Amino acid sequence: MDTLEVTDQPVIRPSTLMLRGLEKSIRSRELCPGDRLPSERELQEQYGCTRITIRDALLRLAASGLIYRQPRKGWFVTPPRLICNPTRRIHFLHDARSQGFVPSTELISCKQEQAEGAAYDVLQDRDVYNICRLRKLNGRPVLIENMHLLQHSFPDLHLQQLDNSLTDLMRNHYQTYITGEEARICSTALEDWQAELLQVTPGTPAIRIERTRFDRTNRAVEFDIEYWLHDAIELHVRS
Amino acid sequence: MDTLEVTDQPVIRPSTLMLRGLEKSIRSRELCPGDRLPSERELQEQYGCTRITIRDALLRLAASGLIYRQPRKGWFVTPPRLICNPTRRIHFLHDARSQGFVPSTELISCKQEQAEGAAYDVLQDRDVYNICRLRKLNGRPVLIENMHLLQHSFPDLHLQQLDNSLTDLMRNHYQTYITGEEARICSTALEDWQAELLQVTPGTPAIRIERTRFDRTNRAVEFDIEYWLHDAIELHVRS
DNA sequence: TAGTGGTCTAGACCACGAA
DNA sequence: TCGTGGTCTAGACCACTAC
Repeated sequence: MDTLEVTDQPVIRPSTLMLRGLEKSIRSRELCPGDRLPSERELQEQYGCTRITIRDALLRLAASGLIYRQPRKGWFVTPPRLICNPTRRIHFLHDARSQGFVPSTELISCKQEQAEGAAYDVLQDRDVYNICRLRKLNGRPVLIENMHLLQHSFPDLHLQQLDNSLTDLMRNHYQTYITGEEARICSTALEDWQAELLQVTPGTPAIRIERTRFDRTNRAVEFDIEYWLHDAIELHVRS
Repeated sequence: MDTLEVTDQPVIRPSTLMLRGLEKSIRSRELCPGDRLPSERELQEQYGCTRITIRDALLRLAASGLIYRQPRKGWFVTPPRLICNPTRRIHFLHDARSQGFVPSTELISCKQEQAEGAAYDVLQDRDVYNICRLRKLNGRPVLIENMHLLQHSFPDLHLQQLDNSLTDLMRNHYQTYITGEEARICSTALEDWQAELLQVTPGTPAIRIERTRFDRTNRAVEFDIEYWLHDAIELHVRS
């Protein structure tokens, strides 16, 4: 309709314009990790388009890991990723500290229960502890750990201090040394209960890691399922 | 307004209803891998809500990896994932065949160029081949490979057959044996050019793998960047 | 309590794909 | 050519957060 649109320069869509604008602000450090973005309605005015368009662009930035959102609180610039090596014995606390993060752990639940499904297939024993922990970096929840440990190998585990290093506890109190591990890693999206714990929106992309850990006798003594915020982790593997 | 809404049973939102419905159809194999979902407008009528609501739910199913979309073609049920082990020497063709896929490779480009950025930092040599390949499983593009190889180590590489196993070529023609590898894995979203090659929408979640590969003298001879559709791969790691 | 994000309605026009 | 998905407008009401 408008003669301007007949020129063959590609039309830049409002969402693209906004994407580029915010991306630039973040990469130039005008907006720093942890900063809150302007509200959706402010962005709406700033870029002259509707909220749906704004949200499309924000969701795309979030998919790339540049920003994330907390439900009903707003959109924030993503902090740097924690670098993990799944082939080494994992040490969340150690890795986090050595990379300049302040880690913390919250015990969500510890139950004695009957193993089912994959946990039973792997452990070959029904009597397990099911421990659920939430781990944070600089106060931001980034990881849900759901661990299944053999009651036989770790008696009275529920009486121990569970919001610290479990690897240390296994070694020092139970004289159990993990000498082998298998990890299965894939991409997924968070269910409601996971999203709630991690303080993000259901459907947020996540990395799921399923681990089986073996003791010196090569027996599977632990089976874990972890959910990481997809923008909070980078895996390093050597061979 | 309506007295029914005053009851304290939780209100099930239209998007949730649709999510559950489609999820069930897929898990029960009513819809099989590769099948196309009904059009957005059909779903709109079926669930009695607007297209935006429908698309919200579809996007969430796609984030979980259950479905994916091809631009302007529709939404499809995701095929099973390819299981890869990044610590073994990678063999896309071998892994794919042994898991019942029909793999194929398309050479996108092969350029002699000057290495920059990360590629130069790693290889410590400007003269490289930059090879870009697209790899498919059962005809579905799942992986973009962007490989940087030292011209010094692989003279006349551009004259070779590049749409087959490069590992074989390196070993048989150049007598170069890869004996070590580092991989850095993270989650991201696809840019426009990547999305176009992979025949998906820009912004689709992806797994990015950066590899450095070493020869017997422990020299970095290859530096790759790979983009996988996030729903097409599962990584297995042992230690 | 004011403003935020979460969710939704009811449309519209366009470019592209399949036929 | 017709129907599809891609993108967008212009609102609305709600639950929750921050103050």
